[in-house]
Amino acid sequence: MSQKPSIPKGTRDFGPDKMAKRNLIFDTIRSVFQKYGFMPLETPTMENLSVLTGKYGDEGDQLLFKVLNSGDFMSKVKEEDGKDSQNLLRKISEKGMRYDLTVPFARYVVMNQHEIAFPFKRYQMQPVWRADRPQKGRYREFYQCDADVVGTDSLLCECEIILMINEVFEKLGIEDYHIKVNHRQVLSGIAKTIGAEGNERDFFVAIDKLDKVGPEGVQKELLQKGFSESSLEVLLPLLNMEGSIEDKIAQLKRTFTSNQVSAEGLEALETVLAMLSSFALAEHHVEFDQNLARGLSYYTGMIFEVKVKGVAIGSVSGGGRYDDLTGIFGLKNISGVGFSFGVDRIYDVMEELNLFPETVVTTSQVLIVHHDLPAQEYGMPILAQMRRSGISAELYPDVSKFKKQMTYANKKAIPHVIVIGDEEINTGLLTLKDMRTGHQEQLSLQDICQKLTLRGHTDTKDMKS
RNA sequence: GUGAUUGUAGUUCAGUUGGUUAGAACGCCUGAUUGUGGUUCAGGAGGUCGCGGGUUCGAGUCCCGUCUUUCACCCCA
Repeated sequence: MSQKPSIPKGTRDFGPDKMAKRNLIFDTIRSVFQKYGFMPLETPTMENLSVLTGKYGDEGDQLLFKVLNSGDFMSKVKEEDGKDSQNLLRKISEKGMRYDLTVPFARYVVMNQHEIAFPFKRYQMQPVWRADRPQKGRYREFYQCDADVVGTDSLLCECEIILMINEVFEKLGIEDYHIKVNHRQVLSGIAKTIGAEGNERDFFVAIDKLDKVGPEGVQKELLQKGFSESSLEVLLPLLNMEGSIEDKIAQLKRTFTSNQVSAEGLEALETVLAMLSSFALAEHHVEFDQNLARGLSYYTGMIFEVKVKGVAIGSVSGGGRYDDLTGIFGLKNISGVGFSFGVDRIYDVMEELNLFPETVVTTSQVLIVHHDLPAQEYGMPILAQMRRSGISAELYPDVSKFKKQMTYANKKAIPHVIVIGDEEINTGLLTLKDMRTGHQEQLSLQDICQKLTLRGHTDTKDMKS
C-alpha cells in the first residue's frame, strides 16, 4: 500500500525551472557582495537554544523551531516537569534551527574574535526557519542573503549598503523601488518629545503601521497604549511630513534644535547622503521615512527597508546598524551594520513583474539520437569529443524509436540533434538537425563542433546587446 | 497564538435541493508517419473526490476531527 507523500506546511520544492531563476538571483547577489569585499560564511542549521533564545523578543522565541533531543529524551524528565511547557522544553530540547543569519554571525564573531581581522565583512546565504503561519510571501523555510560589517562605525558601510542594493536591483532589472531609511536616534528623539520614554517599543510598533492603517489608525493605537492627546498633537505633523529627503531632514532639524540625540541621527543621515553623491549614482532610490521603525530590537543606528512599488509583497530587503550585537555573548563595543535580501520575495516580485529572461533554464546544446545499439556505441566517442570541445551534450540512454528521442529533445528544448544510423556510420558524416528551424545537413564531427562553439559565442553576444 | 478560507485526473477547473457508471480542457500514451519533434487527425490510459470518523436506504455534496492552501490580525523577509 503506497501513501501519498507530502511536505511540511510552509516549505516548498524548487524544480529545475524555479532553481534556474533562483540561482540567477543568488548569483547576482553573491557577485555584488564579493565585489564589495565581503567574505563567505556558513553556519550550522542548528544552534544551541541558549544562543537563539532571548534574541528576538518573546514573540521571536515562540517562532523558533526546536529540535528534539536524540535518544531517550524523556529520561531526564520528572513527573512535575510534565505540565509546564517551558520546563519540559529545557529537558527535552537543547537545539533549535536558526531564525536569522545575524545572531549566528554574532556568535561566530565572538568565538573567533582573535583570528578575525576587523573590520570584518562577511556575507551569508542560507535558509532560515520560522514557525509562523504561512501566507503570501511568508514561508516557514526561506532564504536570506546577509552582508554585515562589524568592527567599524564608519558611515561608509551604510553608504555601501545602499550602493549594493542599487547594484543588485539594477542587475535583476527591478527599477521601481525605494530604499526607506530612518535612524533609531531620530525615532528616540521623537519618542522623547512626546514623552514616550520607557515605552518606545509600543510607540515604534504603532507608527510603523502608518502605511497600513493611516494616521487615524496610528492615533487610535497610541491612545489605546496610553499616550496622551496632547502628545499626539505634537506627533501627527511629524508623521505626516512630506517632501524630499533633504527637506525632511531640514524640517526635523528645526524641530529638534535642543535634542542632541536626534541631531546626531540626522547628521548621520546627511553624511551618508553626502558620501553617496561621491559615487555618482543616476538615482539612489533613497527616501526618508520618519515612520520606519523595524521590529528587531538590536538596531541602534540607521535602519532601512526596501520595497518594490506596485507589488503587494512586504519588504524585500532590510537592515540597520547595531552598536552592541555581540555584547550579549561577552564581546563589548563592537559596532556593526548589516542588511539582508529576502530571495523568496525577490523571486515573487520578479515573477509578478515578469522580469526573468526567457533563457534562464540551461539545457544541453545537443542530443545525440541513435537508431540501434551499434549506433549508440558509435555515438559515445562523439559525445566525449563534443564535451571536450566545451559543448554540453547528451546521448539518449535507451534504444528506442526516433520519434521518442526527438520528442525528448523537443520537450527539453535542446536546440540541436545529431542523428546516428547506418547511413552515418557508413559515410562517416553525421546528420545535424536544428530543432528550431527544422533544417538538417550532413557534416563531419569537427565541423559540427566548430559550428556549435561559434554559434555559442554569437548567441551570448546577441543576449548581451 | 486569534479569526476566516481552500482541497475533485499529471495541471487548471466543472459537478444543480444528497440520487445510476464523477466530467471538460490542457497534458500524457498509442497509431496515421518501421530514419525525425513542434501542427493536424483517430484512438486510449488515468480519480482511495486531502485523510479519519459520523448522519443517511444512499455522501464529491451534510456534520465533527485532522492535515493542507490562501487571507486578515499579531509579528516579520
